[in-house]
This record gives sequence, structure tokens and C-alpha cells, in this order.
Amino acid sequence: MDYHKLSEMLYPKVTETPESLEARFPRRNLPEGAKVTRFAPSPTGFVHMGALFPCTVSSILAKESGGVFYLRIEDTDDKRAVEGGVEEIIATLSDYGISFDEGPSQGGGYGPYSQRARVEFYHAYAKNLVSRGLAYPCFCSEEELTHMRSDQEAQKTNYGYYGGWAICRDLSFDSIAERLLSGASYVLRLRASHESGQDAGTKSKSEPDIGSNIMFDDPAKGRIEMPPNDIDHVLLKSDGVPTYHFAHAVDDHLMGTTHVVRGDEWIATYPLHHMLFDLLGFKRPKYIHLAPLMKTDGGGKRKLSKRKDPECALSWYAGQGYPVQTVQEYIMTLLNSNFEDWRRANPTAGLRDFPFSPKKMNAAGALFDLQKLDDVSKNVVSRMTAEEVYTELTAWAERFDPAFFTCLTRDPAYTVKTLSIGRGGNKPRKDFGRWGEAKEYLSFFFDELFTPAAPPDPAFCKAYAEGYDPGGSQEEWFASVKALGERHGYCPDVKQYKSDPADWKGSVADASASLRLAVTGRENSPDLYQVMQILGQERVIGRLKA
RNA sequence: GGCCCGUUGGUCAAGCGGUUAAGACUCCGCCCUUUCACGGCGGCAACACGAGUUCGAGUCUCGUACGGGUCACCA
Repeated sequence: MDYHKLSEMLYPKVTETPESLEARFPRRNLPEGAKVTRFAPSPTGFVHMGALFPCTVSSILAKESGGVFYLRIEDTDDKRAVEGGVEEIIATLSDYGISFDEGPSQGGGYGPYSQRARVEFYHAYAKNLVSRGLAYPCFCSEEELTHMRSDQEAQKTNYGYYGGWAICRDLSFDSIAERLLSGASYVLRLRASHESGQDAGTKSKSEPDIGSNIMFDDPAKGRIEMPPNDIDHVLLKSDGVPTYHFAHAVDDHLMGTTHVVRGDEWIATYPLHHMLFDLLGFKRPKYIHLAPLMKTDGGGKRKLSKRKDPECALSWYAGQGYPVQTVQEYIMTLLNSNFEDWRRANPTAGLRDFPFSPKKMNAAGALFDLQKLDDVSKNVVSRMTAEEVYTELTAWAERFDPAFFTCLTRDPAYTVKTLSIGRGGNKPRKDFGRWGEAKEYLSFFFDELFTPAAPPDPAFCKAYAEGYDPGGSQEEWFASVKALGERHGYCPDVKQYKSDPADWKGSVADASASLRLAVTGRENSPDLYQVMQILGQERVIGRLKA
């Protein structure tokens, strides 16, 4: 077989060669240790949790090493493309603090940055492989492949196009030429081995190829050892567009990627990638495989699903009113086990300052825990200033709760005051973590949201209202609560009350509880004195007497 | 079915041959406190199972069970 002649027949118009491409895309000139990483989504427009994880890791790895992080659109499957999807992806990631050094919108020296625009590159390498006898056209139809699969199942042999099952592997030149002339469609397959078909297909299982296994070291998973690839995988689909595998090899080589971060569902295809890089003469990148996010379902765990789980979509967090920073912090918490400790030690430090370590990543899939997310969020919100909360809260309300938005923005200074209670200092309040929760928390500050509740001791409330003096200090204020409470049968000293409860109706704590319920309509509220100050004399007295 | 990965309290998660097996979330108790929170202190609660290697195993090896992934002209 004259493979060179075959390659010319298959790709007569291809003018680029591996040599010309190597010359066009020289190795990146970067400092020692700089990592080049990428985010490579399909242009569906959606970024989901499962994608944000590897994306975050890639971004961090590049940034902290002074390397390059770029966006590459994997649009080889035209069924998935969505209008405006790329812009949507960029905008979403920008919200989450992730930006690219190179990509389809801003360009860069290693583009184009979408795979459809790179087809000639793949063909140059494909032609080269064919001319070296390492790839061949396959004319099998979908039906034939389906039959093959069921035969393999019946024979309990491994599935796939390999060895003796690879019927197009040894087609003669004339036979290929004839089919091409008749316009038959074909895919280009890798010739995974040169063994004669029969041997490979019937190799005895009791004689494994000891020592021929390939291995790689994954920082997250440790050393992984697998048998080498023996499947004649498809390299170019019948429309000439590459499969993920082939595009991965060509693109990541040409674009100088040093570290590939991806989900661990890709581990199974590693042997193919290993083989492709070797055959093409490329230096293999380092791989970091991340375990999938899990969630409890019924009794067991399962992978977080794009289709079934709303919390998989990033938009869900926006709708619930989780600050972006919460999601970022939570991702870091799941990604690196020492992040929480670091955060406690550095409560105000920026996320970028965290020393991320790929080795600290967990090998097993983490369970996505909404309760934990709430806790993280409360901490995040408690560290914000009242003005920051105001800005984010109103932005959320404008989109998701217009009525609430109207309340909040009617008097911005007033709203900021309500948000200031218990904020700042070493022990900030942690009343809410989601903007959706803030409405409930703030309800009594706005008359249209206020729901009155009957206090246990209306007489006391009324008496208190009669003598209410809004001008006093906090100390004077609570001295007056104690004094009036005592006259109504409430012990001014909680400890004394506890040791001798029989003599009293309750303690000053119960007196306060009555006032709180009357003024706020709730058993929980921030510091009552400050609440009353903000509400103003008229509203306080009105509610106490109601 | 083949191949690969995983399994420490309810959840997340340290641990790398010798530890009283960290810490966080949840829950419970106590303290602080005018209230509500915050905070502090304490408690409940774990190495999937079985062999082996070793003076000694959560840590190494093998097997079993369970969970997950993958085996497309999808990525």
C-alpha cells in the first residue's frame, strides 16, 4: 500500500503541513514554571457547576504561575451550538471573576480560538498520519457498527472497532479509490496497532501484555496505570470535522497547553490521547482529573445532573440571591481541603491570595451541600459593608422581586441604616446569607412588609410606649426597660430571676421579648434599641399601642 | 461484561506505618448577654468487610461488597 498516494487522494487540497504549522505557532516564550491552561466549552451558552470547577482550577493555575489562560470554543458538534452562546459564556464567567488572556473575542497569537475555524490544521495532521500509514478511511455505516456491537455483546468480547473487527483497516488502495469515486462517505480512523487483525481480535485473555501498560501521574488521583489503546477511534467525522480527541491533541499542542484540567470521566480515554500525542510527535501535557460533583438522591449518591438538578445551573444561584463571592468561596472549599482553615486565618484576604495546591484536591466526588453553602454565604455576607450589601441586595431585588426593590430604594440612606446594625467589628451578625432571606429579615423596617404580632404582655408595651424617650443612649434605654419592667413584675437581673423565679412574672429578658414582638412582629430581630432608633418614635409608639 | 476510579462520623474533610483518629457544617447542652444573634466551652457521632505483610495498619498488598465513570461520526 502506498500510503503517501492515499494521503494525496484523500486530502489533495491540504497545503499546510505539520512543519508549516509548527513554524507558525512556535513554543510560547514564558518564564520557567509558567502554566498554560484553557477552558474549552461547547458554545451552548450555559456554564454549569460541573464546568465551573475545572475552569476555576485552570484559571488559578495559570494566574498564580504567571502563565496564560485562554478560551477555546469546542464547536465540533454543530448540533450543540447556540446563537450568542460564546458571549453568554464570557459574561457569566466574568461575573464569577474569571477572565481570559486569549480567546475568540480578544484574539491572541495562537488562534483561531474556535475549532471550526481550525479545520485545515486538523487536516494537515490527518494527512500526515495517513501518509505514514497511521490512519485510514472507514466506510462502515451506522447500521454495520450497531451490528458489530451486538455481535460483540453476544460473543462477550470487548466492544469497539479494533483488531479483527476493524474491517476497513486493510482495504486495498483500489477498493478505497473506487468507493471514494462513487461518493461514499467515510470517517478517518486511527490505526491503533499494526498487528494482523486476527491476532489482535482473538488475543487470549490469559496472556496480558505485561509491562506494556501506560501510566501517568495525576496530582488529584495519584498514579494511574492502564492498558494501551487498541481501538481504531474516529479522528475525523464524515463532515471532516475532528472528534474531541483529535482536536484535543492538535489544539493543545499547537496552542501550547501545559496543563489540562478536566472531569474524571475523561480518564477512560487517556490511553487514546497518550497514543495520539506520541504518534504526532507532541509533548504530552499534564492532566488533572477532577471528581464529579455528587448529590444525595433517595438513599444514595449520584452525579449532579444538568437536566435534573436546578442547582447545577449557575443562574440558580443568582435567582436564590447567593452572592457571587459565596459561590466562589464554596467552590474553593470543595476544591482544596485547607481553604476553610486559610479563610478563618485570613478573613479579609482576597480569593486570589489563597495558595492553591492541586495535590490537596480530593480524589472522590464531593457531595454538594446546600446547608454548607448557606453557612459559607452567611459568613461572606457578614464580612460585607452595609453599602456593599445594599448594592448587591437591590441589584438582586430589581431582577427577582420588584416590590421589594421599591421598598429598598425609596430611601436608600434609611435602608443602609437598617443594614448597618451589628455589622463590622470582630463578631458581625450572620442573619442572612441569601438576598431572598433578607426580605424576611428586614420586613419590619417597611410598613408594607410588616406583619404585626400580639405581644404576651400588651399592658407592659402600652405603659412603655407612654414613657418612651427616643433621645436617650443605649444604656439609658435599657435602664428604663429594667425600671419599668420591675414595676410590671419583671426581674431586672436575669441571674437573680433564674435562682428565684417564683417571685416574678419573668425577667427583663421576657419584658424585652414582649417589646420586640410588638415592635418587629417577630421573636428574632437585631438589637432592639437600634431598631427603635431607626424606626422612629412615631412608628415605635404606634406599634406598641396597637 | 472489559477497563479505570473511589469508600474515615448524617454531610464536607485532615491523616502518607506508631495520633487520646484534627477541624468545619448540622443537632444537643452550658457560658456570655436587656432581647435576637454573634462568640466561647463542651457533647453525640467514623476508618465498608475479609485475609495477608509488619513488632505495629485508616495508612502497604490481595480479595469481596457497595458506589461512580467509561466503552459514539457527544464533548
